[in-house]
Amino acid sequence: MAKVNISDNVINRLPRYIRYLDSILSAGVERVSSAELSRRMGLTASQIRQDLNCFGAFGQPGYGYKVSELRQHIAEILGMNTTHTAILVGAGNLGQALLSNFRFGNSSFSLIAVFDVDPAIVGKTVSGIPVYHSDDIEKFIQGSKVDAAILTLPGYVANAMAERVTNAGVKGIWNFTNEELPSAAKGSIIENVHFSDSLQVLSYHLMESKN
Amino acid sequence: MAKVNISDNVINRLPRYIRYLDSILSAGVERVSSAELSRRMGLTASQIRQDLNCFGAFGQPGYGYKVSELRQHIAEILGMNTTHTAILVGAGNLGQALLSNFRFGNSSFSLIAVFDVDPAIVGKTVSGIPVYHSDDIEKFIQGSKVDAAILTLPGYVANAMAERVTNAGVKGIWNFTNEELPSAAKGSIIENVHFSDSLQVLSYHLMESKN
DNA sequence: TAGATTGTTAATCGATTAACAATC
DNA sequence: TAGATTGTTAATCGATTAACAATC
Repeated sequence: MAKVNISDNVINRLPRYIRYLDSILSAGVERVSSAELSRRMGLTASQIRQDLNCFGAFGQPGYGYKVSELRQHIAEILGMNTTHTAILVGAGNLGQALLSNFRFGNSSFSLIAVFDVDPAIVGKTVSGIPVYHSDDIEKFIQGSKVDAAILTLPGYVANAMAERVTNAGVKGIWNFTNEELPSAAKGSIIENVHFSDSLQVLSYHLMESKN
Repeated sequence: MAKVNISDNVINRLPRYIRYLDSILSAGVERVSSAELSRRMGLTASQIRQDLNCFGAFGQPGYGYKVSELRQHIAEILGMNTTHTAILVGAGNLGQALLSNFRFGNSSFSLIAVFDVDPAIVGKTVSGIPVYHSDDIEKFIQGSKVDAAILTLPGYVANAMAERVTNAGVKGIWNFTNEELPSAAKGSIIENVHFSDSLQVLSYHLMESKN
């Protein structure tokens, strides 16, 4: 189904479309034109139509797009109607915050296990998910299908862990450490959430605004 | 100092340069060529030279770049040697995780206050930072210079709060909510950390890898 | 039908890559 | 000096924007 060669720019915009469509959907709007969307989102109508037409023709000439239909199409493209299994590695502050804060139920990911090295937490559950010892992670991955690993562990062990989980068969990594993960790069999919990169970019723009 | 019209693509790569330079710096490497950096980072040497030359000529023909010098230049560009003051709004799980987890000491941001509405936490300190009631946020901003606000509060109050802090004089927002912040857009700088966008992109690539 | 808006091709713009003279 | 590698201009490539015939 997936067409080849769709640029990352396009993919990265899809979640924003979802966000806006959800917002006008909850406001009861049934249909929307690319011109109307472009006004709200600060893109050009042309770009929106180009983006969508990478995946198919979802609109009707002279009418526009059915909001709920379009939303459903994009959700499908993003795999939001598929279930991916995931494990979380590192149940420290950040890991626990993610577990209790992030609505995995609204995502396409099902969290099936947590791993940590702290004896005080191994064997318990966090937000209803069982916590196992990190030593057992390969065994677990080989026993259950695990699509993705969420890395919320200290940076200095991130690379080694990325290598371990990908060697054991995990396909994707959601990387919350401020590390590059080059050793895991062999064909695995890495999505980085680099807090400090983002903060440095904010810092740059603050500087710029002062000039 | 800031030259105009430097593309976001370039700015967004700068933190990565910092990361790699730090890594080879701590390995004791003193000099590096654009070719060597390009191999490590998976960019072209041309692109690296183009990126850097947006800001000045930091290298020596026939020699390359002094790692520590180049690192220092980029840090300067990113405002990492300036101090920005920041407040954090919303001391729930995510806010507290950020407070205890993220090394603000390594950043150019100095966190001077936390705001929340929970009486159980107002008046105390979290990670050494005093917590005030959100009602007093305008008063505080007007009394102290506040460059940026970190939003780690529930999504449904994010827009209203963004508007409040920018009206009170805050210039930048580090937005951890999964909300767009259109109402704060009038001239303020917004850096988004949209967890679910990132996860949806990971989901897309996982789908793609299965095709 | 007339008006609106799509899907899609063509034109433009900007970003990346290649090339090379300058120079350490 | 000869070799290496920069800074920078030119060429290429890709992404965005504009235009418009097709069509609901």
